[in-house]
Amino acid sequence: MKASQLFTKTQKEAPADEVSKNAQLLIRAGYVHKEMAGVYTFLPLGLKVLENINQVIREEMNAIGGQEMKLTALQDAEIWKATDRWDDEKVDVWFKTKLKNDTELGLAPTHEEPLVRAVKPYVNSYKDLPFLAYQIQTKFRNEVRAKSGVMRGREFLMKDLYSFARTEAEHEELYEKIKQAYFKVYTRLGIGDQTFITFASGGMFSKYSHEFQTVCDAGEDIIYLDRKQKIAVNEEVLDDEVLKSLNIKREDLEEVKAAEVGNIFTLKDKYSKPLGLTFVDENDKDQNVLMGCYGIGPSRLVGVITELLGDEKGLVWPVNIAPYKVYLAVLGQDEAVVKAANDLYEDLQTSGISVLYDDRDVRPGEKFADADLLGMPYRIVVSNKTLEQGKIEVKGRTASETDLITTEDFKKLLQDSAV
RNA sequence: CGGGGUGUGGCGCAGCUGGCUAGCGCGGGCGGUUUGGGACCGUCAGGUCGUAGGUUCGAAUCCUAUCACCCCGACCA
Repeated sequence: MKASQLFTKTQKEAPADEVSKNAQLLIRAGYVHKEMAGVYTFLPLGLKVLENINQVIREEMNAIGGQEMKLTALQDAEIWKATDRWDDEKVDVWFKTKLKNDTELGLAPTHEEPLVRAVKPYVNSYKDLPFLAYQIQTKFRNEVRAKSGVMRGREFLMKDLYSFARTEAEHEELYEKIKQAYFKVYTRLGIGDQTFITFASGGMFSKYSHEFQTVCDAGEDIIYLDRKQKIAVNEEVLDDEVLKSLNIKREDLEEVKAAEVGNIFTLKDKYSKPLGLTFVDENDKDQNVLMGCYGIGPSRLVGVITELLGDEKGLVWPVNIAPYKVYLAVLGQDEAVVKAANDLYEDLQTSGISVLYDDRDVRPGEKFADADLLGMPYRIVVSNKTLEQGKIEVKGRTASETDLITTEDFKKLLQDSAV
């Protein structure tokens, strides 16, 4: 992509009404546009990040046998009444609307009910189980107060996976497998070291659940972390009984702020029972399917990663999710230099390396500032200086020094850094 | 939902206390000088001041209502 063609531009100043670092940087860099409180449009660069995150998640879910589908955003009230989750007293984040004929509809804040109904026709016998189904979908939640930029919105993207098992043992096995897949996701997204499985409240689903919490000052949760055991407890459930059950000691715990980047629940028959999702077992007996649900918020992750990795100069993207691997800046308009840069742009792309090519006729300082703000993992400079040496100048986004190396060496470097 | 704050060109702000031709910076157009860390000079365009009422000869400035946004708290599948 040529920077001269990209319709978004960077801004020096952040909007006054955004306080969170993620919103400030993402808006300044032209990754997102705020539509209204808690509602953000993803612009081309932002969408690339979001899609890259989705792809990582998708690959890990597929790897454990997840089958992707896509449920609807519009919801039929009837199915939610069956589980007593339509009433505003029970679920207070509903956005509700109506058909022309006054039939009530809702915008899905989560998807257990419609999913159960959708899979029901296909689940009859024990032979049809187990399986995992998931989607990456927009969720709508009428939060009383949106905040923290893209980290807590009223409209946001969520990957939600659901497990369907015959027995508790089978459910446990799936649950564990999915938990491991989640760790892989966070590692690939570059926040694995700061992300901890956290014992938490089960909310409306059950007494307890597991959250994945990324240690981050902008987070909304307080967790108590045992770094040695790599396990944490959310303050909302911290008591002696819980500590004992997890075999951790209070004095080993460190209090930290964290952002929830995933939450997994054991549902048992909470939804299958009222909605009649049953199967016939080997002994001809009807049984309720045992479910679990597992969420990750890709749009929130964009914010968390920004909060965690962004610095005073701008965004910093891990190689795996950066919109482009390389920010190529050509300095000056000398014919030979421009030609060398054009050739390099073609060469890198042919080698499968995505490049944002800053071909604009602006001063070097502006290109460097934009390179930092936009946060691509590598910045390459082509100028008279580098041309004389027959090399290219390479700088990692967070590095303080530049290196003069050959194009071939750079390609090798990128290969080695791929996770 | 309780408390606090803010709405003035695309963005950041001044002007409002003590009413009466709406100003600055960034960004944008044009011309020129520049070219390794957001350059400089000149010039031009762009707002009727969130919205609706009211007071007044006269309102961005005062009053009322309303909408939106932000922060703290409560809430959070």
